Amino acid sequence: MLRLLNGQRVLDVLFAAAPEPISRAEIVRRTGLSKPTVSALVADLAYIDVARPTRVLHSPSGPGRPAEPYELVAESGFVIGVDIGATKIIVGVADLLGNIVAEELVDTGAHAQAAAGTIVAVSDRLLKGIKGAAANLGAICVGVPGVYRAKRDSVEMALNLPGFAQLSLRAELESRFGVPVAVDNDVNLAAVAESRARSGDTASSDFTVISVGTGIGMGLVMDGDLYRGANGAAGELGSVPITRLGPSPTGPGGAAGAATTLEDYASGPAIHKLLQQAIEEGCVSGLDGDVDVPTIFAAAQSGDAAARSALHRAADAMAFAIAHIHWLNDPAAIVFGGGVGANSIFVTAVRQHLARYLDDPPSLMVSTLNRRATFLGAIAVAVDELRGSLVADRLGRAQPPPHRQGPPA
Amino acid sequence: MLRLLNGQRVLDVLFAAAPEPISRAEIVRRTGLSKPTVSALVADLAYIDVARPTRVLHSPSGPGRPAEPYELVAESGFVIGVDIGATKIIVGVADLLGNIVAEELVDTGAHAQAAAGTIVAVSDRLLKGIKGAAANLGAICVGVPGVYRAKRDSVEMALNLPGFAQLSLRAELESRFGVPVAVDNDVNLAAVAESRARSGDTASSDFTVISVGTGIGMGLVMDGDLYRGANGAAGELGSVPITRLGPSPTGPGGAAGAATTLEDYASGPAIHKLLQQAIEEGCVSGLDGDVDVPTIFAAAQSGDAAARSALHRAADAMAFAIAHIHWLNDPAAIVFGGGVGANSIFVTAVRQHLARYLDDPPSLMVSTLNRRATFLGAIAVAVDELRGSLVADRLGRAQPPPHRQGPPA
DNA sequence: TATAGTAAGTTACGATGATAAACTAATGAG
DNA sequence: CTCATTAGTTTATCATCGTAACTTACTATA
Repeated sequence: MLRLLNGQRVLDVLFAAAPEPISRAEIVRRTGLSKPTVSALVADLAYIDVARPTRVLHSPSGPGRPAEPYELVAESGFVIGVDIGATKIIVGVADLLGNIVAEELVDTGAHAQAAAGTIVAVSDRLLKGIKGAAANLGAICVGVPGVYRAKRDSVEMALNLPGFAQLSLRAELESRFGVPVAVDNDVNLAAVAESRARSGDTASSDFTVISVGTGIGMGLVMDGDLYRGANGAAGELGSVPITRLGPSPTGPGGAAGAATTLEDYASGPAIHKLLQQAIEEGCVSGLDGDVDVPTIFAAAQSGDAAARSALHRAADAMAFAIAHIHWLNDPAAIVFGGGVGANSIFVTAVRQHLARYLDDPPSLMVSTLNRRATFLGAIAVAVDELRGSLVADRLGRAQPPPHRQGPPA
Repeated sequence: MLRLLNGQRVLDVLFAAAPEPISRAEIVRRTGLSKPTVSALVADLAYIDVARPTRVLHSPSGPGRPAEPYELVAESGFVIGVDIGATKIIVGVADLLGNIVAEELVDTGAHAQAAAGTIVAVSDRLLKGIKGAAANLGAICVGVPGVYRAKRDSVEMALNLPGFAQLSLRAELESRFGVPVAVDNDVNLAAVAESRARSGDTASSDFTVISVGTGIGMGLVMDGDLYRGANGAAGELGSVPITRLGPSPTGPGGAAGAATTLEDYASGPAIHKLLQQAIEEGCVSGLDGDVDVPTIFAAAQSGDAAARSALHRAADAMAFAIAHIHWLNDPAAIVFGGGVGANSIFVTAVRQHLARYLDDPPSLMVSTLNRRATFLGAIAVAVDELRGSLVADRLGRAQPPPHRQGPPA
């Protein structure tokens, strides 16, 4: 009842101050609760080993009795974060404060079911290596390369990993580990990580992450929360149409066939094709068909005509799509990630093209988290889940009320 | 403290049941609170005249003591809703249950400051005509034809009404009436109204309203809340680019000039131009240049070639833009409103074109609220505000605790 | 027409948990 | 060495909730 609610408030203040310790007097000021109430709640949290007094002599510097600082016990709770990629899986364990205490990179394998088995095995091994982690595991979060439908507990459109649609990842992990499991799109989680990386704990409220690699994905953070859409399929930026079909159904004209999409212009494979096409059209080039995308971009910067053509065709299509994002969703910033997207040559080109579409474009940035963005986002989401359930789970159960302090006279 | 929180829970249940009365036993079932608690809280609500017992004999039909139904007192709270349009202003008063008890349509005038004066004058007059309304006014909501920047309390991009940028509408009305004032974009409020009209009180959680008239606007409802963007400018659908510029900045080719936008194809004036253009291109037509848009659409349906061309060019551009909305935001439904948009011939054409872009398109619907959508949305938002503040305002103040019931023996 | 059954609502009481106010504790400044 | 100042505790009190038993008012059935 009321106790849990106020306990959560105290815990939230402790989290907000972490990793700095904080005195009970300060908690009183920040929560508005009374001194005895805070003392009792902190004693409860200490009793269940979530908080503890600490002796840090950090500049008392004023008159009056010095405060007794309390801090969160990092080892009182652990979470697992997972990033399932097309070729590699990252599995890691973090403590209550989000410190990563173990991490491992393994091959994905050929089938989703095998990947799930790998996750369980690696998690078990990592948990065993950390004292108290297995007993105090509190949450799991997994990033997947596709659209996760929470209602069906299945991952769809994960084109490069068969078997995902038949796999109930969440149910499987929950029954195996006995803790809440969250599953989400990889780019969405990367967006969470970017948000945290930028403004500490407070998520900056409106921005977009665009991940460009083999495919193109997008994560929308709106009003500080991740947005998923009515069917969980928001942010499928790669499928956005670039060419119009024209007025066909009954009116005159109109192109035949399907409209081209952004993935036909700005994904890794598409940029290869555009390079080939430019060469076939007679552009001078020092490149053959088998180079990687960063090399193409570098060549474009040093003046290679074919590479330049490919870069700018891709950047224009991307700028066109971003103009739509701007007018529809109005993000304050766009962060680029992924093997192709996290490239400043590409982002600079997109910025040039975008200036032709918009007078007041959002700021474009390159991700600094590299390949670990999704993994870090998974850890962050899992820690949030843990923080929310900690008080209810442990204070709720710990039946013998610990305080009623004061030894009998 | 706790009392207010539980009081709000009881009030919410009363609202959810409205306009049907509800017994305290039923409130116990729906809130999970205990019988004495609910009795006391309902007595409190009755004491401050928000609820009252009613004698409706509605099918007792079972054994046991019959329930004593309670209902909300509609006249215990009033709100003002306003829709500021380019030419007309709607001002209305509604009671606690959202029943509109007074409404007036007046000319906007030439300047925003004059419009604000009109709103105050009309509101005062309407309030005077309703018993108790002036004393129990609880909230105001105003819809404006532009982008409202809450931080600056100013309306921008309201092209057809000068003086808005200098007018602090919210501050002015709040100081004049002494109640909270909400200001929002007109299409956003129309989206709220559509949401309520569809699923009773529960807002259906993800959909989009597109208003097509002289301009094109859009309201995004996501996860049940209106979304406004980082700068309050989300949903500027009319400005979305339709033609690409091509790869110019350094690469080869690229169109000169600015990209065309959706407003160049699908707004009322644009459809006129498209008709003219089709006639000049030699299309047979029985129309001259001075017809209104619904007439053009009707002619297109009966086979007029030029009208058909205009309709399908507009519909294709709209379908292209909707394809972007689909992949970026994934709404479950799109509702069309406005003088041009609320036309089933137009919506049907858009639906045909959209099928060429999307395999699984969102459902397209025509608004049923016509010109009152924004006004009704304003009323709904104001009633929500009132509902949230009612308990805190009145139970919080009413110092003499009314119950401690039972006369001394 | 009695009487049992059932559900709504009230009374009485005890448990929980929060607060205010006064008190104790620990420090720095004069 | 005392005082001002701030941290934390003790004590008393108050508010509010829930449980359990009771009363009330009606239906159904004998």
